[in-house]
Amino acid sequence: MEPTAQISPAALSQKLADSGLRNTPQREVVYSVLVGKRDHPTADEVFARVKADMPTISLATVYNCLEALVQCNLVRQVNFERGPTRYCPNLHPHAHFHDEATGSTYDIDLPPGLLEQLRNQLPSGYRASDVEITFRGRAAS
Amino acid sequence: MEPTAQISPAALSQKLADSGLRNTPQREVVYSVLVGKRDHPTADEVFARVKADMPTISLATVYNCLEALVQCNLVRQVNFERGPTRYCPNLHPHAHFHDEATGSTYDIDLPPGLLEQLRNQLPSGYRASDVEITFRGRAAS
DNA sequence: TTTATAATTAGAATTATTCTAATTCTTACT
DNA sequence: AGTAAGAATTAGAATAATTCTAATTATAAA
Repeated sequence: MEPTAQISPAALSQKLADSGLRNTPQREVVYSVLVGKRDHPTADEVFARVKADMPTISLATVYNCLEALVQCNLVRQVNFERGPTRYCPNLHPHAHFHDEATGSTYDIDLPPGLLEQLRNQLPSGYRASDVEITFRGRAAS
Repeated sequence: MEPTAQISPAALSQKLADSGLRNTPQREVVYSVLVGKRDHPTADEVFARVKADMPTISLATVYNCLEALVQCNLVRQVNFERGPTRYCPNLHPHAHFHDEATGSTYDIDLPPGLLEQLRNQLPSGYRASDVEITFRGRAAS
């Protein structure tokens, strides 16, 4: 899988500003951790990774940073059943495959027409800002 | 929307038995509550409704009954973001539309080919036992 | 500079859910 | 029918992820 391009700190600041939010060192580190290893980590896992660079950061701040990044559309939240929320910096249209055997999550690229086709199933007057597609099953080893 | 046909107590028992589970009065009531008002209630909401018929039931039992019904494929779990799990007795292939304004959930019928088409996006070797499609947005009033 | 607002921090609180241990029901033998 | 074994139920305790609170620190604007 080709990596998601990491945007520059300036672009990050701009994106945050567009949503009325400030950039901070914590937000930069959280973002770079997400882009650095795109395995859909939980907030706790992000916390653990960020502490390597920034040992004084708090879990509450990690939650706050993740929320800020979600707000400004640089990161997507992913949920599987009752599990903890996971965070995904891949902004291309894609689905998620959740491997029940290993717990791993894989991005599944979608052809551009497909989301549109799905939206067309909605009754008139229903406007979807977001479509989430989740597969659950097993991946070949 | 046409109601989901409620299966008979005997059929319910059979379905449960197929999964190695017993039928009980509690499971029958929980199932009939779900089918009676198919608005995707949470476990707490099911608990409240069931208590009208069976005041002595406990919340733990409601959770147990819901799990049993999910196990034997009579009920599907639905999750939105971080909210509590909701339960849906509609077994036709369908997606969910979550109205951000009201919090309501609507079933969206899907043409049969669409799920197949989605599965075809998976790399070879990925076998999906389940596909979940969730729209988020606003419905016309 | 001062002032106002935003972000961070540590820890408490909340919420949905699961677990535990005791009891009650069923089922299936004898 | 009587009993043993395994399910299911119950109440309440425990857990896990997340959110909230209040105090402090940082940043930006006037």
